Amino acid sequence: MDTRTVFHKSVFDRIPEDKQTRILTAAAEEFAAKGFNAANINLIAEEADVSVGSIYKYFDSKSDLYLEVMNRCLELIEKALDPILESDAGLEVRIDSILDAIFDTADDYRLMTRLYSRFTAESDSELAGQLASRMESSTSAIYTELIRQAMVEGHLPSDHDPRYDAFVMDNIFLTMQFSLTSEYWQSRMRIYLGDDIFSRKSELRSHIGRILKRSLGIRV
Amino acid sequence: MDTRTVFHKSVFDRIPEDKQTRILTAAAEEFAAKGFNAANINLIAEEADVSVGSIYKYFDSKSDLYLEVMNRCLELIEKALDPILESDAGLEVRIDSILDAIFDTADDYRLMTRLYSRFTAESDSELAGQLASRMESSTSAIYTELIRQAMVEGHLPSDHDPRYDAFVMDNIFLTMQFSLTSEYWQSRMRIYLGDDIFSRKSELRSHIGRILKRSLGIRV
Amino acid sequence: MDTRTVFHKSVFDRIPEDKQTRILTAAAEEFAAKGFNAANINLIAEEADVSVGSIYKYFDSKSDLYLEVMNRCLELIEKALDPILESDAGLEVRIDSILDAIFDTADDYRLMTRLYSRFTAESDSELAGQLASRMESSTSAIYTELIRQAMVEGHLPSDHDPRYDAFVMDNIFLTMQFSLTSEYWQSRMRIYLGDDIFSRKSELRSHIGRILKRSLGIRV
Amino acid sequence: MDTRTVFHKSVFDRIPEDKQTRILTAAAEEFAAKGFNAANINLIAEEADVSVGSIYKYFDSKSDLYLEVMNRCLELIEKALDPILESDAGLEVRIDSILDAIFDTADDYRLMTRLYSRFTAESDSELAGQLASRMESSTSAIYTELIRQAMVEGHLPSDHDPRYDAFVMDNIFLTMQFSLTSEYWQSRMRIYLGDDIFSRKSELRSHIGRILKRSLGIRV
DNA sequence: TATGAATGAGTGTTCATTCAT
DNA sequence: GATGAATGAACACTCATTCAT
Repeated sequence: MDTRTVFHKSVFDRIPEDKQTRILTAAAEEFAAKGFNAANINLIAEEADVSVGSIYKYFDSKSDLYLEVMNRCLELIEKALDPILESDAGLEVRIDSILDAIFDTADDYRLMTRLYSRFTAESDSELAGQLASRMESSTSAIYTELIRQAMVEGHLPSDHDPRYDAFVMDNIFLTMQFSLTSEYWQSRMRIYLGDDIFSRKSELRSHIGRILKRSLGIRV
Repeated sequence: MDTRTVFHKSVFDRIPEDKQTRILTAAAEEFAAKGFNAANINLIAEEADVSVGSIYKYFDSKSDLYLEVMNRCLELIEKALDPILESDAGLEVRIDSILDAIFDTADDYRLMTRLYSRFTAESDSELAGQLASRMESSTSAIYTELIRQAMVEGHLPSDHDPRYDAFVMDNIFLTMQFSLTSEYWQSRMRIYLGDDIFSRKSELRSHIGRILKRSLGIRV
Repeated sequence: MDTRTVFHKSVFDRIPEDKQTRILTAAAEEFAAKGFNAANINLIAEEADVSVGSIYKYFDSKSDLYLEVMNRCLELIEKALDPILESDAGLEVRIDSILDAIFDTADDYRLMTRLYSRFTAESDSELAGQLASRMESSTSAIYTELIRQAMVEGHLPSDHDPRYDAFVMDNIFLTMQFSLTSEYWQSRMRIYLGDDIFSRKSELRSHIGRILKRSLGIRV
Repeated sequence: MDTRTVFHKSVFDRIPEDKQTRILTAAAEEFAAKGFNAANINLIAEEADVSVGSIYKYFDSKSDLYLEVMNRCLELIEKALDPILESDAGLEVRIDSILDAIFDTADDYRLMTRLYSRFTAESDSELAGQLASRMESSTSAIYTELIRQAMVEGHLPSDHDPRYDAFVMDNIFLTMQFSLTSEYWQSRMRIYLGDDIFSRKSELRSHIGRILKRSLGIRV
């Protein structure tokens, strides 16, 4: 299994940043809209106002372009979580911050979330393994540690295995991200919570926060 | 939007059940493995030991074959949930039953879950709106009603909005199903819970059950 | 080159006439509508309420069915001309009769004319030769003889070569038949004679008659 | 109804003229030989020594390739008639010129005439309405005007409706074109005028000219 | 004899990738 | 380095023909 974290050829680093961005954005949009298989490299090139030939000068294959896009997507997601994960606030505060981030950035990160959502479903052995661990390793460790500390500090019952709590917590975060941005998940949420749920986001946010905390054993 | 629930031509009903099964299974496998776009009808035919021409005698198009497969997939999922949803047991018992079902049938339903998982990511195409609401309407109503009754009967705090509880509960069910069967979700779970998590399923099951109940406000 | 004039197998003669008719009519309609290549044998069978298998019991191939249809089509056209050609009326009267026939039967013979019109354009060496001579031999001989007699009897200038007169006369007949029934020829006639020409058929008929006679040197 | 007169993508204009010609000629030959439906794009590509992919880079579809071919065919036909139609010679001279053109160019225009002949029979498909009126409008107007003037100037009897004369005249032109080039029409002409008619073209030409003029009421 | 399900070669079209300029 | 025209294998779908019942 390939463990590269850079999927472009060295030339790519030497072209104007503006051009890099155009290519990666066009690719992200195409992959998010159609998935890996149905995405069309020629359209990506056109959209980015770049020749197909160039794309293949920068990336060895469609797969590599995809992996590069996913990689950047992850970096962005991580960057968004960074300040929260690195703060020294307590568990509850941090949960609130993460939820706020999920709700506040839903629009900006729509593209990334869709990419990610597709990826979770599409990833087959060939492509998936290369990114999977990378995607979750850091957050899993941090969430788990966060909860462990809260336990140690007596904010949580001490008989939990923090890994499970962290896992379910991330599951809830993930499903919320998807539900705010990805087509199918959106309509699923509408069925549960009403067609107007997207105009009642703060209500949604506070309910989710409360349930989440309850699931951790925090008195709410 | 089309509201058919049968997507095959009438000839299909008249061929040996064995052949029906071969076709639908081959199709389910191909769609689950590659998604709608990349799936190859000619391969499906070959795998099912049937001519391409026949497939097109039974189904008008690739889309129809896909919809038929998804439809059967849903029917199976619904059928598996039915006894539990229609029992008159209490909330806790039923949650346990559902979790048991998810864990026990994971192997048998692997194919279906993968199909479903892919569907949640692909469904933004015109294709799939046809099945989306069908998929969730019944369970959402039942879960919500289940929780409402438990509230009325005093097993749950009475200040919840049962719709949110039902929504998060289903999110947790869903992520567990995916985590037990779908490539990316599996490796994600391994990261959180250890590489050997699949040999500690009963531990996993009981932890999830406990967290789930806590999230509903049930004392555990 | 094949010179058969019967293109069906002997079984075909032994089935009910009603069934024969259904098959030949369905075939004629399909061939007229789509041409030889695009016509679909399975649709013909369906339309005729007969199994495909049966069609192939009666005819060796699509080509043979087509040739049979064309053959019958010719027989009908000949039969319609017969009384006129065999009458002993003078040239002018007969020309008028033929024109009348063309105009009066246009609706009934639409199918046949369309078939014939297509045939004149589609016929390639493989199929064409088989019917071509058959199609024209009799009328050409009769038209020519008709004109020769009129010359002998002094109704026409005696310096013509009657074969050319007959040829051009038949060309005019043919283009009129096509113009009354076949899509492209219809719109071409509309361009020349006005969109309402189909509601001024008697005017059309008399003009054509006059021009035709002038072309033969008959004082009009 | 689409009123484009250009059916290729802009790339097509930028490739070597030689290649354009190879493609259009191969296409014209295939369409003329088999008609629209039976024509095979892959064969056209092979014949033109070009990849299928390229053809689809130049034309959006088989239909567009066909329409482009037909359009060029019309342009050529119009161009051939132009000098004659725009001359200021009298009616008789012009009729002779047109007949000369038909006879002299028969070989060069064989392909075009066959295309056109097929088109008259196939045009009932949705495809072709796009070209139909274009094909005849100009000549019909000109022929009619030509005859009208001859009437005004006293070369023709003044009691005709020039539209009918023009219509029949064009019918005769058309049937002659077809008879000189198109398989079925050729053998039909042989039946009328003898197997050796193609070696007596000048005789044929003069007879047709005479009959044509007689049909207009010109003393010959 | 009749049926109609089955076949599979063939066709229009797409798109990842290459390479001459 | 950049271009974009060219390639051709691959895929969805069709239909003349066969053959078991």
